[in-house]
Amino acid sequence: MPELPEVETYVRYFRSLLKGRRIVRFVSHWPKQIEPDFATVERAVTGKWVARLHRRAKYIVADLAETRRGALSARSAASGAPTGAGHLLIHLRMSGRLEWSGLRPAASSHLRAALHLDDGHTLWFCDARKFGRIGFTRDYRATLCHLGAEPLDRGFTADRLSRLLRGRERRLKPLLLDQTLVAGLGNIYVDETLFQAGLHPLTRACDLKKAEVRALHRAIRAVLRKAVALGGTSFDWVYPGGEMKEHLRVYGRAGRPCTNCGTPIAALRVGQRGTHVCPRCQPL
DNA sequence: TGAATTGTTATCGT
DNA sequence: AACGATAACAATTC
Repeated sequence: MPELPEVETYVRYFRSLLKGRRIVRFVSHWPKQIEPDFATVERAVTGKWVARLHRRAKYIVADLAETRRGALSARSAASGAPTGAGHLLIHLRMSGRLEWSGLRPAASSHLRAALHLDDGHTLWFCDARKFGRIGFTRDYRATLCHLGAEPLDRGFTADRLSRLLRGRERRLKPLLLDQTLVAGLGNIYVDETLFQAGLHPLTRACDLKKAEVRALHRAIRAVLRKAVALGGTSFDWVYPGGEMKEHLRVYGRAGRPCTNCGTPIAALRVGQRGTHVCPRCQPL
């Protein structure tokens, strides 16, 4: 369940290791995960340099350059401008994981793909459920244009959120999970955000008062920032690091007392998703 | 053994 | 037409 904070943690960790490196070989053990197909991606990335590693929503984006010079130039490092050699995209979906170099991950770690680099190091892509995706695109902005607002960007203001909610009859939970509106939240951080904002997941978006929209906006940013600062939420065999698990208030705490009022946390299903709520702090 | 788990996309109904 | 709800899908773990 890597969501925005976990993906951001990976990007920060791997950025300095990958930047300026040349990809000498690309291997896939499960080609169905490669988009549009293995041969295309292999041809597109082999021999290219990594100019920049960044994140858009839950996607990891590696800007590629044709030359070492291109990878190190200020132009390709500048935010935005797509480099001539296109972009490698990685989405971890449910159970994707990245590991760095050292020994080849054990068979039990579900190794699915590898990016071998010119300095002898390797980026390993592991994924138990094989839902993760690795892709190549000429222009990542076009490929990811369906994604909505980046919640930690400066441009994501309470006004912007208010406009997104205006006239929406949808419940808050499915709405916040919709990546075309706000991009990066998943099941864990939506539940945590709604608790922090004191809002019930079944509340209709259009029913929010101004102050509630502001509270929701503040909660989205506070929860995500805290999770990023703590390196994300560790999740048994899926995501190793991260201290955020010790700070979750509702997710995975069904039946245990609310840290705020002592009422047992309730578990319900909203839009086929496991949902956690404090019935007292988040009244409907 | 089968229920639970996820983000994304396609499809159906209003 | 736009929106919302729902199902299907990828595959594995416990």
